[in-house]
Amino acid sequence: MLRRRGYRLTTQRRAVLDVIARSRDHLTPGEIHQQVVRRHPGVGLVSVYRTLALLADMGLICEVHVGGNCRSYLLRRPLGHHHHLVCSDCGRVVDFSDCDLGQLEKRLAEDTGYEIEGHLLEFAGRCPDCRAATFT
Amino acid sequence: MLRRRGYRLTTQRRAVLDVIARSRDHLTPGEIHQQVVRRHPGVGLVSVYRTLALLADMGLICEVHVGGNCRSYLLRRPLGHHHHLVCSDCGRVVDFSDCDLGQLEKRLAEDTGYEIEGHLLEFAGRCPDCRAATFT
DNA sequence: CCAGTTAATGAAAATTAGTTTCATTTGCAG
DNA sequence: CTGCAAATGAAACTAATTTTCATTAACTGG
Repeated sequence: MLRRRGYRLTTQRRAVLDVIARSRDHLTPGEIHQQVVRRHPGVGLVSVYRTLALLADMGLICEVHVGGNCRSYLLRRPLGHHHHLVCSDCGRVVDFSDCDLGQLEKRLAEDTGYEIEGHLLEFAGRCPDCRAATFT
Repeated sequence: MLRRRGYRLTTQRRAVLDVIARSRDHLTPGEIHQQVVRRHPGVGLVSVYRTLALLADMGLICEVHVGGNCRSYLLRRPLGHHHHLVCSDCGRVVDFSDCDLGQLEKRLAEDTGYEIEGHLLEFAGRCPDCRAATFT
C-alpha cells in the first residue's frame, strides 16, 4: 500500500508496521518505539512518529484521546468506522462499530449550519478485571 | 462552592472564575491566563492550571479534545450533560445536549462486562463562517 | 481586630510529547 | 551499478503541563 502511493518501503516502516500488526492493543508512539527498537536498535522515535503520521493519513490507523492526560494514543484500525470503550483504570480498549449517530448528525447540521465531517465517540468505564480487583 | 468544600477563596481563584464566567467561548489554559493577567498582573499560569484542575474535579468545567494537536481545551459547562461540535477550521465550539446514547451504553455494558462511567462525544465540522470563507 | 496555621501562590526548573532541522544514509528507478 | 530524491537519526527546539520549594495570605480562634 505504501508503494502504491509512491512511498518507499524502508526497514523502519516495515518494523513499525510489524509491531502494530502484531499487537491487538492500542499503543502510544513511545510504546511502539520501544518494541521496534528491540528488534531494530537504532531506529529513532522520530521515524516512528513520521510513520505513524503517514499511516494515519492513509487511514490505516487512528488516534484515541483518553482521560485527563490528554495524550494521543495511536492504534490499529480494525477496518472501517468504529469507536472505543476505554477502561479508566488500566486503559484497556475495546472497539465497537455501530454508533448510530446519523440522525443526530443530520439534525445538528441543520440546526447549526455546520458541515459535519466526522465524530469522536468514546466511552469510559471499568473493565471486568479492574472491577474484580476492587473486591479482592 | 469552593468554600463549601474547604478550599480557600483566593484572589486568583476569583479571577479565573471571573474570566470563565464572563466568556461564552471555550478557552485554553493559556488564553484564560492571558485574560486573568490583564486585571491581575502577577497571577501565575501555574495557578490557572491549579484552579482549572480544581474546577474540573468539582465538575464545574470540562475539557475538550480536538483535532490532531492533542491539546486539552477547558471550557465552561453549560450545566449538565452535553457535548461539542467543533469547527475544524477556526475551532469555534457549539454545545448540544441530547445525545441519546443510553441504549448503546446499556448494550455495550452487557456485551463487554465494563461498568460504563461516561462518554465523550464530539463532532467535527466546518462552521458556517468558515464555509463561507471558502467561496470568497 | 490580630496572630498563627496552613493552604495556596509564584518563580523556576523539570517533565513530557511532539516537531523541526540538517547532514548522512539508503531504496529503488534507470 | 549508479545517482538522486526520499527517508533517516541525532540533536535542538517548541509547547504544554507538572513539580519543587520558599514565600505569601486566607481563614480560624481568641
